[in-house]
Amino acid sequence: MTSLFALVDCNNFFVSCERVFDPGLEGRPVVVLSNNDGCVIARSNEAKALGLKMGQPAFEVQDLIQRHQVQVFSSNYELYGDMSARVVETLSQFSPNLEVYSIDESFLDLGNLYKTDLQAYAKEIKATVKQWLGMPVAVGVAPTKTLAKIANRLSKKSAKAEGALVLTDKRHIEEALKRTEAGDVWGIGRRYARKLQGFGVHTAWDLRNVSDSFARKHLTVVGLRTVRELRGEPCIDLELMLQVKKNICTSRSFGQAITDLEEVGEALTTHVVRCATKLRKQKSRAGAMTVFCMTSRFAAEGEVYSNCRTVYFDTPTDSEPELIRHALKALREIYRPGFRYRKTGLLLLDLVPASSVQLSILDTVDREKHGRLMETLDNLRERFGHSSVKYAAQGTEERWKLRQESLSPRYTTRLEDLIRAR
DNA sequence: TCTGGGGTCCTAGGACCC
DNA sequence: TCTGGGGTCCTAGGACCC
Repeated sequence: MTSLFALVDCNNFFVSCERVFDPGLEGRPVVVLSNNDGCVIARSNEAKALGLKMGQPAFEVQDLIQRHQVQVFSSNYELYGDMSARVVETLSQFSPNLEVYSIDESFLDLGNLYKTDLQAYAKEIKATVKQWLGMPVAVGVAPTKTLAKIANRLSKKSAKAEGALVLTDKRHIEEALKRTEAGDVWGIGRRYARKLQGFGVHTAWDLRNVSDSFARKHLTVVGLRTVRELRGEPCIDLELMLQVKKNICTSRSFGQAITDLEEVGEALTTHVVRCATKLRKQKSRAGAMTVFCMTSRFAAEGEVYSNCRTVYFDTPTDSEPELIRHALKALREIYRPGFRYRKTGLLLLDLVPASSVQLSILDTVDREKHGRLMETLDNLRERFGHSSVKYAAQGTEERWKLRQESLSPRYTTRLEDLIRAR
């Protein structure tokens, strides 16, 4: 074997972030809710044991939460994002080649470390992150990313592995695949799992043994790669560079239903600002924008409405005044009075590098002036916070604001939220 | 009453061209 | 009467991920 990957993922990441700063939560059931305190999106092991499910609506589990005194938190992405960056920094000690796969997972290229004691190395990674940051992680090591995912998963289930499992031995891999359901393989979702069931493919081992043509036919080329990875053939490379996004989306549900066009527009304007900020951060400009607004999907029949409108720009842009103007115009076109809106947002599409924008002779915008304005705003917001400078169109009442009833302090990024010791 | 948000990739099929 | 064949581009929809 020539390749070797480690997948390091943080256990119950959002819950663990809360616990780092409030050790009293150790050993107790804890959950973190999605934006707007809508669904359960992270659970401590104790909360899992109570039967709280991932993605379950919070109101459905109110009783359970009260009865067992489950500690509840609103999402605190400022805290989680910062903790995530610290974990990545710590992990980069262990390999020069690292892919940040998600907020709580990284792949490490262990390239030619076959000669080292991998088990000891995996344990050392785990111990270091725990010691430096108080963050519990699990480590899976294997010759492909897909197998590393499986190793990681099993490391949490096996008492013997204690959160660090190496899968390089052929017989160990076979055993691991036989103990893993096909639907738990990375890249096999609910739909494919059900389809595979119909063909008698139940375990990861069954999936490993299907023919290439079967995989290609029923799971597309993506699934074929997965099957090959299960056999130990690396097909999915490490992505070292932060990928430039091809689309950028910003949307939020409202804390309460909104009926007024003006107010929906205020929320949308705020989303445009956030989205355009992300756009400029990766030095892109957008050639098009889709604006949408909708009621709750769960509203009664006749009260459900959802629509979108796409606008194409003559010249790709990153200018907020321009984007806001187009967004509000599109919103006016799709807004229908009489509905109780729950959500609005936008996608920026057809992104191109800012450096390669072709100027149009029909252009009526003073791009240089807008550019200087955007730079100034970015600097101000960076320094004084995101809402330090606002457009009049964003309004001041913010009745649409998220519900966040149980937000913890931003311990690591706000001076006023620093933890106090006596 | 209350149900998250942000992405990627692939394929099939239609439009269009010569 | 007999109504081609091959290629590209675009989009909507479906699948997946965290």
